[in-house]
Amino acid sequence: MTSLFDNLPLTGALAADTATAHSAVTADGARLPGLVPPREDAQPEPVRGGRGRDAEALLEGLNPHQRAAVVHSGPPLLIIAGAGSGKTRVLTHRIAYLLATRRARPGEILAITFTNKAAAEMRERVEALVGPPARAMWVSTFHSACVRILRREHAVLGLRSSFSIYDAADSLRLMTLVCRELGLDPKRYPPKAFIHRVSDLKNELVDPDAFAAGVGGSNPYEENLAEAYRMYAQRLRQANALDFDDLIMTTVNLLQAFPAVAEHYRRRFRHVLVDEYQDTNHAQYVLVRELAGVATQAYDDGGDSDLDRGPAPVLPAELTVVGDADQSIYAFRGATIRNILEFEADYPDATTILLEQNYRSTQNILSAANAVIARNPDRKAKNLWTAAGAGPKIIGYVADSDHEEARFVAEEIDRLGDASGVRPGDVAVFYRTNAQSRALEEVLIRAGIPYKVVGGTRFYERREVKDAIAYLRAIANPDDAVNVRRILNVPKRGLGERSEAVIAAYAERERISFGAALEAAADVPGLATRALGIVTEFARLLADLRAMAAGGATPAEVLDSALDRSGYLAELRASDDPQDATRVENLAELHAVAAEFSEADPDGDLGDFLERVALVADTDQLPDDDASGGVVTLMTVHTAKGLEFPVVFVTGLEDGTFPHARSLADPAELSEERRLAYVALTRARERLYISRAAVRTAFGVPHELPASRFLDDIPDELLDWRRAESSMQQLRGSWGSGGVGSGRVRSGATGGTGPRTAPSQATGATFGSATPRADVPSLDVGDRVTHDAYGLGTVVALEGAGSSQVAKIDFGTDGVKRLLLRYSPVTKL
DNA sequence: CTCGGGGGCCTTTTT
DNA sequence: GGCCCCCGAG
Repeated sequence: MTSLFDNLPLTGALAADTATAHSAVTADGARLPGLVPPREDAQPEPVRGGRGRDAEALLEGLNPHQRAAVVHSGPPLLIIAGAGSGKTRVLTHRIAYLLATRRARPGEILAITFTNKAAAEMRERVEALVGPPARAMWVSTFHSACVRILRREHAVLGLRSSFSIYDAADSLRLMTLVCRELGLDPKRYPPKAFIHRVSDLKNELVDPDAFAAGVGGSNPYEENLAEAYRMYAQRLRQANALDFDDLIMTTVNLLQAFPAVAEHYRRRFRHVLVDEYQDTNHAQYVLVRELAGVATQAYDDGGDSDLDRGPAPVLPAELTVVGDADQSIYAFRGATIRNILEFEADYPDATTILLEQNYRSTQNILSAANAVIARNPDRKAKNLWTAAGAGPKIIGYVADSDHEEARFVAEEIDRLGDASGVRPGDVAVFYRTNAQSRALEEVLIRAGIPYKVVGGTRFYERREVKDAIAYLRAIANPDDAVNVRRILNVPKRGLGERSEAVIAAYAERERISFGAALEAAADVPGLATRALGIVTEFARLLADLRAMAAGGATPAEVLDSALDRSGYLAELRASDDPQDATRVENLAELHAVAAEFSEADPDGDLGDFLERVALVADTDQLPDDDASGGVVTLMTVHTAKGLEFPVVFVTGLEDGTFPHARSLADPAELSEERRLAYVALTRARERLYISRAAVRTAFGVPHELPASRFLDDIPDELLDWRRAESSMQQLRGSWGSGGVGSGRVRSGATGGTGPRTAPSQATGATFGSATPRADVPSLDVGDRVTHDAYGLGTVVALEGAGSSQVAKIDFGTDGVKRLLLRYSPVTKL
């Protein structure tokens, strides 16, 4: 699966716009997801042995445990697959084996993966093994599978098939509208917090009524939340829209409320396979049970339907789940590790197979990862081993600043290329938070190393792309209030908040959708004549575009027309803001994506296109292997899950960065950070680098951060410190022992305090919450000082006093800096 | 109604 | 350092 954009060069914006490196990189078309239309169920074709293989050949080269997992038959199967243990191979071979032995027809297989990218890969690999008939399989994410089911069964639920799917930003916007309407103070009741709670509730399958019933009368916060949840759900329904959590929850509701529907899918999917089971949430857990037909309770459909044909019992499907509790890193979005830990309790006759041999990494890398994860309490013991050799030691580096850290990474990539023939495409750089990519990008650009950022500000989250999509959504689904309102005055037509409010109020009163109210603008009281004219014209624009879409125009054509006739494109073109030029490019790329979609699937209509756009994340556009040497991949550790690279840099190993400051207080969250570190380390095949910065700039303010506690857990003998101390530490050390500047470089073998910073008052400090240093140094002009990043300097001027005092300090070659003393790592000499 | 400037807040991580 | 919201002026 290649995208049209795969080989586009970086645009000029990348070089020109370093100040907004995130957006600039996004302008690189190579990051666009290639949209490939869904493969609708094909007629089951007989499975041939594909390439002449017979079933037995599928077992070649597998170890006994893997083999057992592939051939297993009957009771539910739990595969505990350690990092790098070949679980993807096992899963694909298992599916191929089921097909080759005719235990399953392709149409009977439902395989759930974590990302669309993983789904596409799995499909390709199975097809490579057994041939193209495999296309009748359903291989997709939970969300895509649910959308397919919901689109088929929409009528049962009273949904129109054109329903919109709201992403996180859409949902937040809707919640914001709801909270405003309820008159809630956004300070005390932030919509963001509400939407998060609502998401949790939906993951727990708690509907607004049930939640309201459980809220006592004494807690205003919870009461307001209950009210907001109710109205939010109602608004979604009115808009004929589902948010991301609804996709799962509604599907579960569908299966539970309509036994005939459930039975249909149970008859169909005789084999259900779920990858990354440790990251499923409760709703997904229930969904799996429903689909696999292992229900334990009798369902009541209210006795109303003729759908209920008195189901004959359907035998449960064969259920296979694969996962690794040590790699559970999505608790923050509702994933519950219990699902995998309790699998044997949930399915008493389950078989469990452990895959503990690692085929990915060298022993040094594995030992380090094992040492880190071993410190997690309440963990089922598991020890990965490898037959590969020890490999090179892990290389550590302590930089003075985040910028210096980036410089080390860039230099090392360069050096590896010269010395060991490592190609950029072999290298990945990981970090805990997206914001950390900035320093890395700046340095890599300057060093001329080609790179790609995966994640971060996504293409589909860019304002102009969202605007364009909003037009398409508004066209496809007239009731989609959020999106109609988004574009009501975009581009500026002279319709303000007041007009919008009047129309919204009218819609509310007449119990019609916002879109319908636009059509009836003439009847809306209080709408100024001028506004009426504008609204009428806008309504006509939408109506024309809808007619166009209904008349069989392709999504690309509709998009074209919408951007043109709305004047959106003209406004961008007329602007002299260089950012707007990038926006035009992005829209051109969106157009190309739409065109490609139609090319691949001539029957795909606007709704199909929007469905793809809603569900395809940018992370699905991970770098493909390519022969040209590829590019360095930058991404968060979360995004790195499931991937592997010959060379891996894990950066920002500081307490407060990784583990993240927000997790330090909570043991459960700290455990998740540790699992995250485990995931990071185990991505490396041959070479692993770990680094930290003594001073990291967050929110424009430098902070001194101690070494990550995870560094302490890695045995010394696995590590080769290229630089074990910051300049500051070297300086401090030299005061004690004499001998200026002879810092402990490459001193990994010495025992003593090791690489970790001597604990300072900064330990556990949360950056970002304005935590000033307690000891603001009192300085005078002429004082000699030392700064963690800039080194020695002389105070040349002072402004203000006390906690707001700013000093101008001359650092010689580093120049004169203005520093807010309260936040600066400055020490008086 | 739009635009520009100032202030407050922010950052986990994402299907 | 950057984004978003609010406010006041045109």
